[in-house]
Amino acid sequence: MKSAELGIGIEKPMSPVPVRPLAGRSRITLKEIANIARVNISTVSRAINDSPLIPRETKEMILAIADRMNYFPNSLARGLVSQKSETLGIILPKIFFLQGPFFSQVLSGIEHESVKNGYNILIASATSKVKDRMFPFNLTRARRIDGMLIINENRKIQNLSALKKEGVPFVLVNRYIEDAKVPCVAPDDVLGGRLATEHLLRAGHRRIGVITGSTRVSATLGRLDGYKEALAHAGLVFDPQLVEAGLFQQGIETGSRCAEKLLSLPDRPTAIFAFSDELAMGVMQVARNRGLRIPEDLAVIGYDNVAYSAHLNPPLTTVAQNPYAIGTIACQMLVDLLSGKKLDKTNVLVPVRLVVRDSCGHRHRNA
Amino acid sequence: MKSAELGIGIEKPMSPVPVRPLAGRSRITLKEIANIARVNISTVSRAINDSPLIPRETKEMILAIADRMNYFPNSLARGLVSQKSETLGIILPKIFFLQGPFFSQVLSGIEHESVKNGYNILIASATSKVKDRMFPFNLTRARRIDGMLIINENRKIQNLSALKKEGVPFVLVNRYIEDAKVPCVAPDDVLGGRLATEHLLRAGHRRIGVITGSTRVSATLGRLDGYKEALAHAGLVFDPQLVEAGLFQQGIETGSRCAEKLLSLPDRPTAIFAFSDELAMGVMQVARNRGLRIPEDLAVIGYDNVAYSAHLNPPLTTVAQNPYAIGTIACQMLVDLLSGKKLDKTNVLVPVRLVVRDSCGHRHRNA
DNA sequence: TTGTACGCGTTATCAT
DNA sequence: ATGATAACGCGTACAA
Repeated sequence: MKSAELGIGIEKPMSPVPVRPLAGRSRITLKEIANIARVNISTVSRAINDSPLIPRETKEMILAIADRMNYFPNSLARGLVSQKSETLGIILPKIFFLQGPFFSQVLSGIEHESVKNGYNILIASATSKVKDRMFPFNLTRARRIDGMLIINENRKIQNLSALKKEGVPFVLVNRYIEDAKVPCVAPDDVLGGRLATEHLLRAGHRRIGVITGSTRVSATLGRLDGYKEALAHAGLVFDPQLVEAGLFQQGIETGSRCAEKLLSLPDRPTAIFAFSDELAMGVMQVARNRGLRIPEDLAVIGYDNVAYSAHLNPPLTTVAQNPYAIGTIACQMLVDLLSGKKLDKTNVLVPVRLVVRDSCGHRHRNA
Repeated sequence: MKSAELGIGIEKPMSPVPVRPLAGRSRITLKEIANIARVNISTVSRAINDSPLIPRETKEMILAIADRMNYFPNSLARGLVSQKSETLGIILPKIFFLQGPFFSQVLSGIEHESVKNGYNILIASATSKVKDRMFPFNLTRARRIDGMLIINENRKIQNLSALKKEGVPFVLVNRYIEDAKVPCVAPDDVLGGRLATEHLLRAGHRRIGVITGSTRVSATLGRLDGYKEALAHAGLVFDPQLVEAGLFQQGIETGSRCAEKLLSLPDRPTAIFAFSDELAMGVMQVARNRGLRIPEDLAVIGYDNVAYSAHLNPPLTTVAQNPYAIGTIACQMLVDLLSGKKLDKTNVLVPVRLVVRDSCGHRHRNA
């Protein structure tokens, strides 16, 4: 196969380098550049990698040629040597997570931060296929990714121990775990639950209904904890009758259904804390149907601060999260991990904030 | 080749073979397996790749060891030889595209289809960095991706010729181009514009206002064409005064603003066709403020059929697109392209459908 | 300062 | 049926 080498080379010697039209996918390699520049391949490599072991002029000469030939380093070859792929994996339990504005924003943040750090992003979601039982280790084992951002909304991470054992750098996104050994970044759901509940409490409500998302996800559990905390702090006892479980994915429908139940209670709540703006929309719908005025007859508070929440009737008081920040922070953490840095903070809780509008009555000063 | 990967990967390290603790990232290679199995490395390779040149028992023996050792082929090394990376690039002009439900769904479709075909997905967006002037060719030149799905909503593709010259398989997503040489898949915006307008026409409206998105994006242009077509077909003349340009990104705000203008016209429109449901929400808000009843005093039709559109007051008549299908189709096309297949259809327009609800008056039979 | 040579993990082409 | 070995494109000690 030496003939192949010969065939590849460009014979024309240097200076005004005759650049051919680059037919199809060009396959310029270090070797070709070396041939043209009449230097050794390793010299070219040094020039490309901006090594200090090489004089400026030589470097510039080589770089000029490389430029003209439209050279690009083969990242596969590089990765084979460096044992790195310069790409981050975003691991999704199901493809479903891709939907919804929250995740979109998280992804957006990750993307932004990763290009800033010179990393590519590989999206991978678990499928139901049997051969994917190695997921997501197949990706790191195959050296496709250097580390992973694991998006997981379930309360229990199934493979956490396997994950740690694997020794691959990873950051849990959207899941908070106490264990300092597990880097994670998540929204402060407890805070959110507390903020919303306290707001209602301040408005004088004592029976506050809650419409949660799926009871398995941490968003539900965390916010519920915050709700209970606030109640306890106000000296109120938690009434299980006041909490109904909806579904984030079918916010409006399940929100309506839950609101019906809540409002049919003998001692009905005077306020409802919905764990998403969509759920809140369902509540508002039911209220409208029942002739209940918001906020006079029923206070409603949502969660997420989606674009249209300010434009509902009445404008919805809600809790704003910061999914974009979650993405950037998580990505930054992973990048640090990969570069061997010690994380100054391994478990971060991204704060949320209350957005007071009209659906809970008159505005309060300290909101 | 891939079939071999099927059997590989078992969690429990087992007895016979002396398996070391797999400290950190395991680096099991063909060579190590060969050592243990006491065969040549190429024999192992054959076993892994399910070659017919090797007896069943040898193959099984080797596969068993590989399994036990948790072997996974290094895709970098493989790619170096095969000149393929088995990954598809999703090329975004700006990170901004990641947001919004439409793109999420497209991505979701792409993801689903790609894993089905054994491809990984690399997300890459153009940044403003100077050195990114080679984007997205840096990715293919570096052999990071085998082909690309280019998401572009602008009417004019800037680098189309460069793209074709590069010789990299690609599919334009969300952009329709007549040229049969350019594979693309996009929503049928013209149809959508026509459907919506005809619906309004059938309800008796003659002055139909339009609120578009940015005038540069094909979604706007296409739907506007459809609007004009329908008008012309009905013998109506197009009145430029009736079209206002909003922004998809700030749907509600700009929708309101445009609606104000439209409704302040001396001969105000009796119906408004908004190019997104969010824009339509803005319209509804203005209508409410002005004491205009919908649909009695003003008919409103939206676009996108977002989750909450059915729950607005009144439920919004709209045009449903199929972004998920756009994703799967585009991905399938690219996969075919990569496998050398001839595409039976290079330029596909994904149909949309009218979703009739209450915001345009009584329902029509042939909608 | 620059060249030589080896290794990264695989596949493929020879032999044997 | 299996082994030896040359690519693939690059980085890098080690020489020169």
